[in-house]
Amino acid sequence: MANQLSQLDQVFAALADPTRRAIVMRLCAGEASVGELAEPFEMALPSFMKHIHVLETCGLLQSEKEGRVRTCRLSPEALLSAEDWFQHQRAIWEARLDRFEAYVMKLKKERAAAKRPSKTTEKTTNKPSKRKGA
Amino acid sequence: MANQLSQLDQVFAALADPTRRAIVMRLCAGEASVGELAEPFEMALPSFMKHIHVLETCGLLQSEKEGRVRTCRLSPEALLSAEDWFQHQRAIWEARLDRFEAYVMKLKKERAAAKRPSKTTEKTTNKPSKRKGA
DNA sequence: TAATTGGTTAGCCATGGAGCTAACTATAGG
DNA sequence: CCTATAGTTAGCTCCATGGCTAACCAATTA
Repeated sequence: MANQLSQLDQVFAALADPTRRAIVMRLCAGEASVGELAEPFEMALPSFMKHIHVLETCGLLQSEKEGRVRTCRLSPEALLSAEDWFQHQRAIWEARLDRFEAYVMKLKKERAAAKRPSKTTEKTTNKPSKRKGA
Repeated sequence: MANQLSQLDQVFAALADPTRRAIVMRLCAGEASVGELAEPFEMALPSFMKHIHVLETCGLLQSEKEGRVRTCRLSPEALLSAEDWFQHQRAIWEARLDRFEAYVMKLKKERAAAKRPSKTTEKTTNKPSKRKGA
C-alpha cells in the first residue's frame, strides 16, 4: 500500500510532462519502436530515451529489443491504477455531497416544520450535475 | 486547447506529490482551514503553504480568507478534467483492442476456411477484462 | 569488410521544486 | 493595549529533472 502510493507519485510525475503524455497517447494507438516514437519530437535521442526510461520505470511502458530495434508498448496497469485513484476520490467527494444535500433537505424540512404557515423561499442548492462515468 | 494541456501539466505535477495528494483526499471529505490541513504533516507552515498555493494555481483548490483564517475547499473541475484524460486514453486503448480482437477473429475464420476440415484449436485470446467505469 | 542505422552510455549545465528559518502582518481574545 | 494565533513574505539551500553533446556499441546492409 505504501508502495502503491510511491508508484502513484511516479505515474503522476511521469504524466506531468507533455512529451511523456504524448508518448502514452501514441502508444494507446499501438506499439512502436523508439525511433518511430521519437520522430515527432525535436529533441536529441538521448533526451528522448530518458522519457522512455521514466515511463518504463513507473510501469506505464514495456519494451523489448529485437535486433537493434526496441519496440515499446503501453502497459495499462499503471494507467488504470492512476485512474482508480481519481474514481476513488470522486466517490468520496460525491458521497459527501449526497450527505450534504440530505442534510440541507433535512434542515429545510425542519425549518418548514418550525414556522409552518410561512413558506421559506430559499435559493435552490446548486447540486453539481452528476457526471457520465459515475 | 493548448492551454488545457498546460493545465494538465500542472494538475498532474500537483498530484505527483504525496503531501498534495493527501490534501486533496482530505478536502474530498470536506473543507478545512489551512491550519487544520497542515496539522497532520511534520512540515513548517511556509513549506506547507507552498503546496496549498500549487493546488490553488492549478485549479484543484479554492480558498477564501475570513478574519485571519483561510478556508480551503476542493474545486473539482480540474480533478475531473484530469480524470477525463484517463478515460479518453482508455477509450482509445480499448477501441484498439477491440479492433485487434476483431482482426484476430477474422484471421481465425479465414484460416479455418482455408483448411476446412481440421478444427484450428488455438488458445483463447486473453481479452483484458472489461472494467467498471467503462 | 566497411558504412549506416538504431539505440545506448557518460557526463555536463540550467532550471525548478521542496524544504528550511527568520521576520512580518493582521485578527481575536484577555 | 498586549499577547497569542493564523498566515504570509523573503530568502536561502539542496537535489531532481530535462535538455544537450560526444563518443560508443551492435545489428544491418552494401
